[in-house]
Amino acid sequence: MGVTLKEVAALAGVSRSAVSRTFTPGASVSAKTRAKVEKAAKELGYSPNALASSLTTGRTKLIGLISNNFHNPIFLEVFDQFTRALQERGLRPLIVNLTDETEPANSVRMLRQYSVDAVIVASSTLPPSFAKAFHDAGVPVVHTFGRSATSPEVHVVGIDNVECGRMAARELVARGYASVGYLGGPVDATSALDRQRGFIEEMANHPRIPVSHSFAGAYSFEAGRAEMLRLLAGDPAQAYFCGDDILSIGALSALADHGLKPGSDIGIIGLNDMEMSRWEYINLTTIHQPIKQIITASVDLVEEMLKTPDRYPEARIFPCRVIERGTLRPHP
Amino acid sequence: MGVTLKEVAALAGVSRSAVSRTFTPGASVSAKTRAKVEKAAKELGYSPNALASSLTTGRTKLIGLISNNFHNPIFLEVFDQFTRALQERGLRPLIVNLTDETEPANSVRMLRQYSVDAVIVASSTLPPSFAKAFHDAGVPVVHTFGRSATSPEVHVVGIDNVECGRMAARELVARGYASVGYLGGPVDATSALDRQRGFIEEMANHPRIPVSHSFAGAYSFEAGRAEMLRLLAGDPAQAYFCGDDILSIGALSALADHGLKPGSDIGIIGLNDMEMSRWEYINLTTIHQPIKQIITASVDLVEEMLKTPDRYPEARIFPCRVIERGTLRPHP
DNA sequence: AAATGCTTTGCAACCGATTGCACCATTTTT
DNA sequence: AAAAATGGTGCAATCGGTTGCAAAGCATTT
Repeated sequence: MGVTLKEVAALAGVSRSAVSRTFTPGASVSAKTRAKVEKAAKELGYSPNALASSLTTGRTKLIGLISNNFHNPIFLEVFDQFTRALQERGLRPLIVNLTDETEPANSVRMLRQYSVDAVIVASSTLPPSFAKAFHDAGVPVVHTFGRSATSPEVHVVGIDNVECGRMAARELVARGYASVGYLGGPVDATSALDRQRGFIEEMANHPRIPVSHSFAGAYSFEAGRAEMLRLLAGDPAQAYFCGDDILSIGALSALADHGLKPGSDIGIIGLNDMEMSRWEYINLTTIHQPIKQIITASVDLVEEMLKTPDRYPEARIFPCRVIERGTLRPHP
Repeated sequence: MGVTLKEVAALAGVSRSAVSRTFTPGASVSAKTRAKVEKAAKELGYSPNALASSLTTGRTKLIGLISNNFHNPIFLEVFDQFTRALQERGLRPLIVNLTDETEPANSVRMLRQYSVDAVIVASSTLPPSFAKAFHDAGVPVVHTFGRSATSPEVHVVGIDNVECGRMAARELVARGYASVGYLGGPVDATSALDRQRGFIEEMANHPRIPVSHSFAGAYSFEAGRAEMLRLLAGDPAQAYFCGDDILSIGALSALADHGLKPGSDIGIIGLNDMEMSRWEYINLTTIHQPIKQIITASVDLVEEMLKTPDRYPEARIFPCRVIERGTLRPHP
């Protein structure tokens, strides 16, 4: 099927080593042989087989990209950024869709079969142990959108979810809501728990304001909508911190069912600031998470780990900020 | 780093061939040696290196998945389905993000370096020549969401876009709109042109109804919104066939700016029926494209091509149907 | 002109697997 | 009991590259 090194060597009248070196940056080849080889290669349409060379070099430039959230539109932005950032650096993403699997063993085995150079776990719902399984298997790993404190063995890039919880609480208090609620993502997701914790911490400073908590089954429109419908059937709070934009949008849809106007009747603040949140229909007040910076930092970290596999693990945490739109009443 | 076949062979006290055969389905190994090998393999945590074996077998089980639309939420559904369908069959997707590139040469070279077994081009905007470049390079290719007629060398899976154009026109006429328009995707996208063609064909049967045409710059919310704003600034038609749901949603947002109620003031019909179109905010009347079936068929076809590379190319076309929601006035 | 040092080149082993072939040990057939 | 068929095993070559090493080429120095 493909043209091989041997054929190029034969045509150019040099040894296979010479051809190999021509395509290896930094190897020692004279200008003369390089010219001969390049001519022959062009003539035959040769390009080196990355997989074969990986056998000896131990590098495939394949990066495992693992995620389990294919229902949150923010992840389309995430995939876009990741695939571009990786290919700009000459790395290739090998996607693993973890939708109905939480056991790392399978993914580890699979990605080791393909000798990926590193793995990016892009999920705020997988436990730290998931990423750690790759570390333990000797595969460099970055947990993007992960929790920073719990697993110091792996690199983490993301935001301070606890601080975001506090920020949301401060915002709701500042706008004078007399009762507030947290509507989080899956109850076993680290992000949902951390955001809740921050929310609770901050609200502890305002003991007169009642606080309620609930969790949606997933970070998805349907789950957010279902949970808000449940809340509305009881005695809802005046404003909610929804753990994520897509949950917020689901919640807004539930409000619409009840004829409630977001902002004035019930306040909603989200987290992520995805493209859709800007849409006029939605116009969601939310906490901006700097996706692009997070992803660039993740890929930077991956690249550095390729050079220094035993790099001391670190957390790269980016600050967030509130984006003012229409689903919270204005400051008094 | 990894455990190799040789080490397993040594521990089990058999030849390397025996180990290899134990992991090759259908190879001839006695129950006794198989047991010894499996015990040793388990003990060492061995799993075969897929890339090394690809050298001799010529199969990597790597499938290139190429797309250029990371701004249309429907593609999150598409990626979800593709990655799952592929991994269910033991194939691994290698993603190529083509956002700012239309020249196939780079992608072809890149994917050949990784010896992908086949390529799926998932795009309704890339020209047929793009997929054909892979065919010419000897790589089996399926063009999902492609145009069926123009490039008989490659397999195509998708819908009949011309027929969808006709269907939309029939629908608008049946509901008694007195002037209609087509608001298509990028003017160089095959899908946009085919849908327009069908629309024109059908409207030719109704010469009294004026028909207008325009094209958005991309299949994206912003492009749909911008184009509809432009139309509203002039003399808009009573109803539009928007070439895609995300364009429709952008258009709906433009209507909202002008205080126009979709359905009664201006009719909108989309195409795709993505998850979001069901949301109460949006409630878009649209033509359902059977994404899941299309993707399953695409992966089926890929799998068949792996067995029979010179398979006679075919087009698998799935019928679409109108989904009644709230953005067209009811039938009289 | 010989000695020295540096760059370039080819040989051959190796990366981790697969596989055609020959050989051997069992069964089965006669 | 001998002959034939069968199934299992290991040897060694191979896939498409890379790389340590030694020899060769060349220019510079003395």
